[in-house]
Formats: sequence, structure tokens, C-alpha cells
Amino acid sequence: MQISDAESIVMDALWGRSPLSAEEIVALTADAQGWQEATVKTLLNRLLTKKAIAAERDGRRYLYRPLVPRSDYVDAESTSLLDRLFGGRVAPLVAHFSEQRKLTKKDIAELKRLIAEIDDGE
Amino acid sequence: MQISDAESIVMDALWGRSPLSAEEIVALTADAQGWQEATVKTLLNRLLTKKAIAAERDGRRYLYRPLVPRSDYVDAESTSLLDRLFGGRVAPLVAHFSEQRKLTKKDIAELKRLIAEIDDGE
DNA sequence: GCATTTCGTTTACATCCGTAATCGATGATC
DNA sequence: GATCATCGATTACGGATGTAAACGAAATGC
Repeated sequence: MQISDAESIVMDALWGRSPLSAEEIVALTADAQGWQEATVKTLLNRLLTKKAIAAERDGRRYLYRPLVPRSDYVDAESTSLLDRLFGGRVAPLVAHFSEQRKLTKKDIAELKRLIAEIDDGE
Repeated sequence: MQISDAESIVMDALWGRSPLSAEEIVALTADAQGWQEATVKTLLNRLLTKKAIAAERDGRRYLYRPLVPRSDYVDAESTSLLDRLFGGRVAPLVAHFSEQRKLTKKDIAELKRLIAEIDDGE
């Protein structure tokens, strides 16, 4: 099962720190998203049934923690995008951003450093 | 309005060549996707109401063409992913794939060439 | 001209998703 | 102990999506 966009906001909170109570998750997300508490509760429940998070009892309430690592999620999303749009490879995506003039000098510098590093390590 | 995943398959056909008749689009997509003709018809209709494509009469049938350029779609999708997962920047995505050992030597070579090229042009 | 095929249009329907409100149980208060 | 607050679970509901069948008009074959 798939983590939806809204659910991923909740996951973000838990990837940032865990375990968290529902209340804490609400505090971290609701305002920024314009959500009611009830919305967060729903999302927590859906994530539970999807086995994307787990809940452990802590007295009267539950504490939630991610079961899916952020890197798995990031990887699935990124790979899916690359496969759908760029033949599964990274370079064409970089090329696209370059063509769209969406690369700042900083981006380019960072990429250069990164490539050098990778190339070095390999 | 948003082009959905299934709709983007139809768009792909049209981005590849256009204008195309519904029949041609069915030929290009249905088998690969395991779709019935009816499904393609529905998707064409939804794309029409979304103004993502246009239809021009050609005798008894219509010929369809994209109104949304592929680069616009690619850009929207990519930017959304980068914003959601990588702070809106390309380098962290490349870093992620590197960490996941998902970069082949060819990818790295290609990236290096690309960066050099960009760096040169700027 | 009538039956048949062919298109596009309309309708269908289950699921997912975003967004919440309500309900029921459990714990806290007076 | 009765009442109030809290928390998770259940129910709600409209819109988007995937997937398609049914319908109706127009063209084609005899």
C-alpha cells in the first residue's frame, strides 16, 4: 500500500523524531497544514492499517513510530518519477532542470562536488 | 487541473506523435497497459475536459493533440517531487541515488559530462 | 433503405484521498 | 460516585481515479 501525500506529512513528523504521541504530531503538523486534530487522527489510523507506522501503548495514549524508513519512501517516490519521466536515469532529470534554467550556481557547484566525490569513491 | 498517472500514458502517446486518432492511441497504449478501448476513450474525454488535449474533427472521427507540452508536465512533476522530498534542490536527489548505490558508472559519466557542459555554458 | 459497425458521449462503480465529525470507552475531577 | 474531558475508533462524504459498459448517432455494407 502506498503512503499518500497527506499521510507523508505525518510520516515526516515521525521521521523527524519518534516515538510521538498523537498530540505531539498534531502540534507539529496541524497548524502548518490547516488541519483539524481529527484529520491527523484519521491519517494516523490509515498509516496504521497500512503498516507504515506502529503504535505502542503509553498509559492512556499511544506513541507512534515509523515502520517504513524515510529512505525507502524517498527511494520509491524518486524511482517511480525517474522511471515514468526520465527512462529511469538521473542524468536526464538534471538535464531537464538545466534546460529549464532551474539550476542555480550553488546547485551546479554542489553537483560538481558530489560527482567528484562519487567518482572518487567508486 | 492535474494529469493523472493513467492519463499521462495517453499523453505520452500524443507527445510521441500527434495528432492521433483514438484508434491509434488505443493501438499504442491499450495492450501495454492491459486496457480496454473504453478505458482509453474515458481518459481522452477527461483530458479534453481538463484542456490537456484538443480534438479536431477529421471526417467521422477526431484527431487529438496535446495542449500541455511534455516539458510542462515533467517540470511540474519533478519540481513537486524535489520540493516534497529534497528541499527543492537537485543535488540531494543525486546524493540519495548515490547512497542507494543506484548510480551506474554510465550515470556518473553522463552526469560528469553534463555538469561540465552546464558549467561551461554558464 | 435497413442492419451493422464504428465513434464519441454518458453513465457506472469501486477505491483512494482529503477532510472531518461523532461515538464510545477510559481516566481525571469534584 | 457522577460528571467532564480526552483519546482512539468508527462513520461520513465529496471529489479524483482507474476501469469499463451502455447508449446514441453517424457512416457503411448489402
